[in-house]
Amino acid sequence: MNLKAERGAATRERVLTIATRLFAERGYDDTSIETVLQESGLSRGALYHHYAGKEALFEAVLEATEAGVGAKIVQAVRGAGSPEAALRIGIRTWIRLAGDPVIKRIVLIDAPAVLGWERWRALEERYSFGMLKSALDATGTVPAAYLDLHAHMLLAAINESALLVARGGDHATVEAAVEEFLRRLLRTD
Amino acid sequence: MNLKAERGAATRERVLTIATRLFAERGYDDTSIETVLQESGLSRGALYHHYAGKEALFEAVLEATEAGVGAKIVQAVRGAGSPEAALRIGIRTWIRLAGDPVIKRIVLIDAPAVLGWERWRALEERYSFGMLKSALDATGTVPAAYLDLHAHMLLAAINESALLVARGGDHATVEAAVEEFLRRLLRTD
DNA sequence: CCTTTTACAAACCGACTGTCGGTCTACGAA
DNA sequence: TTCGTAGACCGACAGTCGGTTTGTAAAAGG
Repeated sequence: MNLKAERGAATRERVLTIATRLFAERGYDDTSIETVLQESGLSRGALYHHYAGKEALFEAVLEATEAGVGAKIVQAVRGAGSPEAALRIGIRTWIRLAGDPVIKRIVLIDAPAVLGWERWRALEERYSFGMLKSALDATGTVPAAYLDLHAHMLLAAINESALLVARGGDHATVEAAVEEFLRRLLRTD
Repeated sequence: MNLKAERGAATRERVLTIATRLFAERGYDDTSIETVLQESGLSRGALYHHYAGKEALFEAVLEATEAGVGAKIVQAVRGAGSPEAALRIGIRTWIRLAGDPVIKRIVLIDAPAVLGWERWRALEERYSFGMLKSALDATGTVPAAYLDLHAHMLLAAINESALLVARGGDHATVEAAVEEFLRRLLRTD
């Protein structure tokens, strides 16, 4: 059981790559399974053998994308001097990554609508939100009672600014504004 | 040109009401035009006479919903003592309104995916965002260079907390957390 | 009174998603 | 080596849905 399993895995990955591109370029609704089949040269039956349906395919794409982003952020943060520094570096990295139309469209725009907010949130918990929350906690500037909520709000604010960059906003200005936003939030007096 | 115009307007409003309910209950994708036709007792031709398509129908629903929300917030804010007070009252009102599943699903979840982020943002500019930005400006606590960006981030943060309330989060806790979030943001020293 | 415009109806079209019976081939046991 | 099984893959088909087109009745307007 090796050649078969490998072939299957290769097929899944091929479909995943193509679907990722299409979902990012046209959005979920305007991407037809038909097109995925054509571009991958696969048959209907084969695709539905590997993925339960269009929604499941999207979820797989989303999962892979989030995992990639998570890995890059972890790498960027590695070796940060302080919790605050880690937070800043992580946020800046995330904003830059979200400038990628693939991430913008799939993760930030379509995901909540396609999966429903509940499932989307559960998935976020395992990736960006989870990381942000622990990083925020480590700074020790947010009361425990508000940690979860403030982490949510901060992530939403960051994602919004990432979308603004992706839309063509000036990189430097946005990052400076986010820095200031963060500075005000973390300040204890 | 009176009897006919009235009939048309009445039909449009009837469809709008039914469509609003369906979009809120099932989401955009899982709401079929077919269902709207059945529940309204209208024919295909009639619906497409009044609305250019499914997306246009959704946009009309969204527009009406946002207008309603805007009016309620304006009313709530009326007579606030200071810019800060107006900001706080407006935000609290918005959070409570967004607890309504209709608003949650239509305005916050589906709208960006259906209309595309650009058009969604343009529409928001005319409603919640526009109001928030001018209210924030009036407090005089945010440098002009960052006003637009901080207004965006703040709105995103507020919307997120509204979603958390809608999901079943504790009302009072969320509102307290938002108050604290806002307090930190507006603090100048 | 006659033309135009408007509201509405119904048949129809093309595209799409998901299903189902079936084929082929690698793999492991006899 | 043989043979049964399971997983990869195929393609036809059914059902649904969004949107179009053609047609009708009646109100509006000159």
